[in-house]
Amino acid sequence: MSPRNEEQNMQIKDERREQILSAALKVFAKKGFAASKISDIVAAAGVSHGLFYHYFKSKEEVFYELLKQAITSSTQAILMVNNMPISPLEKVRQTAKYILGGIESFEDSAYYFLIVIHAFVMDAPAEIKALTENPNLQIFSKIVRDGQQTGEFREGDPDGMTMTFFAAIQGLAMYKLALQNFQMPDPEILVDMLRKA
Amino acid sequence: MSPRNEEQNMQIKDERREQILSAALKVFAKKGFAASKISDIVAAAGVSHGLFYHYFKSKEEVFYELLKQAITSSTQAILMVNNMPISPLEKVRQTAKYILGGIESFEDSAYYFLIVIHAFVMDAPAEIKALTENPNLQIFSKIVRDGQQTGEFREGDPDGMTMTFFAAIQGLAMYKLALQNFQMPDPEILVDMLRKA
DNA sequence: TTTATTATTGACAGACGAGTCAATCAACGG
DNA sequence: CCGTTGATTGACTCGTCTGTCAATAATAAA
Repeated sequence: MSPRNEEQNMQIKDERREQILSAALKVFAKKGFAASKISDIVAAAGVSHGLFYHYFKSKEEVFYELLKQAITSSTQAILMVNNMPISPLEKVRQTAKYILGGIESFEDSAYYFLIVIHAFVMDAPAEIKALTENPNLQIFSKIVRDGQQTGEFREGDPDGMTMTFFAAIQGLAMYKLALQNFQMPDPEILVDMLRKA
Repeated sequence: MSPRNEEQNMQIKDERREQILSAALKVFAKKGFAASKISDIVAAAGVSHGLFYHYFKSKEEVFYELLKQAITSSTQAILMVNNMPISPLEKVRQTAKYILGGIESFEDSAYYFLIVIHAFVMDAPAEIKALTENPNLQIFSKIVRDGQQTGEFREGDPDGMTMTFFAAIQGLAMYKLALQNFQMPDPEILVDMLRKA
């Protein structure tokens, strides 16, 4: 009855989707949403123009999808660090090392940070802006409060401190992808933003 | 001979140019270069489509112009602080207070920072990238080295520390314009990135 | 080998936006 | 009040990009 069995079709579908998403991640990160053409993405993915629309409804849908991936993957990373049996200071240190290391080695995380940046500066509908208000910040904010209680961290608004921490990381990710030969700084600099003097 | 005298024409010319540039600054900051339409800019400026091209050669030219303004104005600010007869630590503190204050109060500086961000993530020709490698960083890097010699600042690569400092500021400017009700943090957080523990 | 089903292609339509240009308006010197 | 000059306008052109669609290729079951 069926020419290819369902399982095989699923596998092809997943592969192609992944192929297109991976190419789109790099293109969007480099050029931003508006400047990225479908032709750029399909060329990078090595598929035809029509196939893009076979797997995705629109350019927007792909961007949303990548943005969601960016949020969830970074949330998982934070959760992992947060569940370690270590002090708040050490949690922050591990977070900084982990993220900066990922960006330094040009893993996908570097591109994901750029996607988030583009989403931020995109004049997007509220739907997208809502995605950027991820739970990471709340988890991290809690870590900061804990660190303030143990006396490891400086006084001040935990949310503001959290935002500044991630602002620095996003800025560094931007530099990394924009400037060739940019070397990521010592993660300890970020730790010291929060540490008590 | 001349219907309007030269002086008056010059004045009108300057006014219109300024009007268009000011509108373009906000539009570019909010939407980025590619997503900004001429119709957005002229609507914000309250002039006609044709007049835009009477005063500027292209959309690109306006963006370049704004980017150059962003660089020169920030360079002047840094130079001003650098010439004060104060310690390196205090120079950094003044810089942080000055910049964060400007962004907080939604002066043009906030929008200029966004322009620089867009230039960074724009996949622009080398010509533009070159503009973003401004002398600010060298001046600030010198301040950091001085502070390391006096023992006020932590050890480490001065350039990396400088980049991280400005990365944080650019990230914060991004948050400020993207998120309503975002309040800028205490500038002292930025100072502590550099200060010796 | 045939057939059914789905992946895959590229030509096409429709929309939209940058930049042009001929026409109009405004203002001042004469 | 007239004429000249330059500011100002908006309709138009032309290229490009997104999304559609009918046709083709591939593959595994029958």
